[in-house]
Amino acid sequence: MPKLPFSFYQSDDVNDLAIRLLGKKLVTVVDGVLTAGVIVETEAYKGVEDKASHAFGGRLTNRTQTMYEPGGIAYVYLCYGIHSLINVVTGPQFTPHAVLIRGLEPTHGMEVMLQRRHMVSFHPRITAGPGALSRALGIDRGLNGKDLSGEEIWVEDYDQPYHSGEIINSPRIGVSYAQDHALLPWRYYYKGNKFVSKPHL
DNA sequence: GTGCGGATGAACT
DNA sequence: GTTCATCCGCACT
Repeated sequence: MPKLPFSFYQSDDVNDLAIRLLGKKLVTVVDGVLTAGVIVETEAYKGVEDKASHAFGGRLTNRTQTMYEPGGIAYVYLCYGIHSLINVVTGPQFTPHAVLIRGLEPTHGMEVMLQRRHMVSFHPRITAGPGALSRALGIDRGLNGKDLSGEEIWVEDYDQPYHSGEIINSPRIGVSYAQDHALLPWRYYYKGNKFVSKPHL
């Protein structure tokens, strides 16, 4: 399937893009090995006006500058000193919107994913959760700022019947610090999918 | 230069 | 349900 075009990412409506990224395939080629999965859970982070966003209030630092680039690149950062989290940067330049990828259903490279996750047998937690899926796909901060239609990492269409799944929205995970924005229902996932990180919320 | 805390996950009880 | 690993980013001095 074709990689998503630059134009896909340019919409100013980050919540719409968070929904439209569900059912797309995220692919990496790291150390010459291809791994991929279907996106089943996302969260929208709405730039300068979103108290949960790293770019809230126009904050521009070495870390956040990636989000101010034109949509269509990866924003990867380290969380809790341990986990790499990957976002899809969206919107035009200087509009720091991003979509956090929180859940992935594996389609390619299961053996390598198992090795990277130090698992001996399959369990859905292999790619459920933003830190987990990044580790499984070999994503770290070395991919920060990379073009999402490049050769190391990209997003492409996927024609399987995921689109028939019902999409649930709910409050975002782990953003209790965001005061009156903590309960905004900007998390999206496929109802009942096993690779959603916290299905009960 | 210093100090605080986080868009988490795994291993516990 | 609770604990905690682990370290950089960020605000402030």
